[in-house]
Amino acid sequence: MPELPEVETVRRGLDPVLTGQAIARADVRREGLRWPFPRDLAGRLTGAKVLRLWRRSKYILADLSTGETLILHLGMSGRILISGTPLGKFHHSHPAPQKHDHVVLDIEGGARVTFNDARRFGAIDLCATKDAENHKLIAGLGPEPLGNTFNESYLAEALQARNMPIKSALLDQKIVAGLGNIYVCEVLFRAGISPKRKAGRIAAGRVSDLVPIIRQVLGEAIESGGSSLKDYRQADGELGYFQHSFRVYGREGLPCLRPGCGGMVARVVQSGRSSFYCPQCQR
DNA sequence: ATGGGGGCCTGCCGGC
DNA sequence: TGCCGGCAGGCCCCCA
Repeated sequence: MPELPEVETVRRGLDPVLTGQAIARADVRREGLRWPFPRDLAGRLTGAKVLRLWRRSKYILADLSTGETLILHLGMSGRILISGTPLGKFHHSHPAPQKHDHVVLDIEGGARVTFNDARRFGAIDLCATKDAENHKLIAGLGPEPLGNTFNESYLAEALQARNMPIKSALLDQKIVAGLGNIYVCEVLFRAGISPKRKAGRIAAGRVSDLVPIIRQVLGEAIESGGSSLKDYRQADGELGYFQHSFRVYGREGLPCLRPGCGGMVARVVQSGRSSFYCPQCQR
């Protein structure tokens, strides 16, 4: 489920629990998720202190005192549960293990971080910290949408002459890293651009508008604590509420929310993913 | 090189 | 109640 705002929210919640702390014990309960786990994952985590917790696109990375970096991806259904912290519901106690709890980290001082992933599209890997940016999963990513290198001229160049629909282009992590199905729908709605329009066929001014709109949608979603991640929220005591701010996503058959539009939200399937949009005001 | 589709997994929900 | 199809916030890989 997680796109950039959800991953960033998870990272922020995890930061005070992990940064500066050592992993006392790692319980690795299966061989892998989408790919096999790296050799001796538990052994390489045990005793390591987390020096820095950062995010690149939808990946969470933990630089360790061992010189290695833990790379984490939540896939579609990955969730992180924090327990045993004063903030949590279960102060200094842990809930019973759940189905699909795959990796459990016991942190020095009593906190516990549990990685749960029903569909197992998630990923965990380790690499040398100095090579993290060049890791196979990271190296090909496009610019961070909230960073400086993502700007109007970059996006114009990236979309120029592209024959694919703008929906697919914005989902392409090589073009911009971190958007997923929900936020692309929301961005295109705010921009008034049809998801079916060819990326290379968007007027320059509208391409330029996309940049601040992308920043705005992601920024608002992060401020709202993302759109879901129930388990994590429960433990942390807070709720993500951006789902209440969706203007088109999931609104098939309902009236368009653009003032005065009067259209009705439609759903089309593009390369296997649902696109929600208003055919009346998104062109 | 580009763009599209299949496939990986489990869970949930609605209809019959 | 059970079964079945469709759907789900991702992304690699293969094919034309």
